[in-house]
Amino acid sequence: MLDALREIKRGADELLVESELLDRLGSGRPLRIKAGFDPTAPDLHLGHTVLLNKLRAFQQLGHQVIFLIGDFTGMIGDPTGKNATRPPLTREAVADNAKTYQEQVFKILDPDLTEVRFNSEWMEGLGSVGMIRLAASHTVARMLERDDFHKRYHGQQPIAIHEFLYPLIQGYDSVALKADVELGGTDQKFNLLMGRELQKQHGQPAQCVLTMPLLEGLDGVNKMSKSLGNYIGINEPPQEIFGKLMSVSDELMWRYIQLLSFESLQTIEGWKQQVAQGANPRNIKVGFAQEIVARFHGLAAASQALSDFEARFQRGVQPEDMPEFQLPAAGGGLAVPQLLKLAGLVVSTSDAIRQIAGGGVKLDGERVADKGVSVPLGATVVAQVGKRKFARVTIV
RNA sequence: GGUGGGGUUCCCGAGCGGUCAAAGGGAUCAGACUGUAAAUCUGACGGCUCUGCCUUCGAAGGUUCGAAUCCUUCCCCCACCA
Repeated sequence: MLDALREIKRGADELLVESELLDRLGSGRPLRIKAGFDPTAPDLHLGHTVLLNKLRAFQQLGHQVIFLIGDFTGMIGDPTGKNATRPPLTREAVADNAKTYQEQVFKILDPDLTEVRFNSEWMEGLGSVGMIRLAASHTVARMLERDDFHKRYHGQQPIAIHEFLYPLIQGYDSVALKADVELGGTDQKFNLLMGRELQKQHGQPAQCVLTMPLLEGLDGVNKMSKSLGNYIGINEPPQEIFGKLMSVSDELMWRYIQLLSFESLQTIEGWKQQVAQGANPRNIKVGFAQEIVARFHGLAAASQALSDFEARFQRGVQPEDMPEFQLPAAGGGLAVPQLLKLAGLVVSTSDAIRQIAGGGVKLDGERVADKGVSVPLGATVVAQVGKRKFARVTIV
């Protein structure tokens, strides 16, 4: 049981209340583990998987995971962490997103041990009387304790009344599902605790709350998010996932391993010791990157990604797969800056000219020294910008 | 509603009639060094048919040979007061 607790607490930010969880684990029955998902981000990245991994850990310990899709709340828009009111999603968009979501999460979760639920199931039946009763269960003052509401309120920014309903509904979901434990990001703490309150009011034992840290993105500073462009998407090609993981800094690597690897805590501790004794952290990183690629693309893809990577960056071999273009000649040939722009390797011809001047452009492996170079009609060349951007271009 | 201060290139932030595509920092990109790590160093960092041309300094007008800089109107933010 203590082993189970240790596994549950691995990488977690906070567990409330530990003694209560121990009691429940001691009961021997499978616990109901709830995690809610806003159907707004159909493309999952590794940051999202931190929570999913934890759910998986619960499954492996024999517990029942409830994957709750907030289709009803999605129509409100979660105010968490926002300093502005979010536009609500349409019913259709919510349904579409929810579907894409499910397709992706079962790369991590065991479908047989996962109960997928939608909170519209009980929320639509609640009715306006029920909703008002729910709203009556909490005070404005307590709502305003929540950090982001507090800031917005004192920062003279609007808070629409319906935004107060979000935490209440999320809490009520726990009542409806009789959750034993609810998981969420650290930013969800307030909402998770709301579940405890409401369960008590409904005569249920209060759920335990487990918060998971937000995974930093590739920059190591901001949390991983698509809009910041510092993410690794689980649907990205194996080579991309591998390459991006290899570019993670050594310090950040340990954080990624802690939150993303399925290796045992002992194994990870062993790695740290190896590095402390002088082993090259790169080798650990390779192993970890393979684990992650294998998780989403299979073992074969993982070893392929590694050999591609080594060929490309250690031996300088051009990749097999690259985008191909047929570009029209202009007066007997095509000037390199145009070519790079049309092939999408640079954002503008000005950028292309700068890259050439900076020595970052190669054609068939040969550095281009002069922006006036052009590729003749009929020729096929491999154009390269920097270390990772390639395209095969034929001039027609 | 009142008073004061602002809106500058991805972000922060200088500039306050010409020498401004606009200092400095951050982010980013490329080069060197490496383990496609970090750190460090170098360069670039609005667009184009690129020794030149075009578009940018909240928006629209105006003054001027010339405006990010001055004037008018409008929009939006922030602080304090109510």
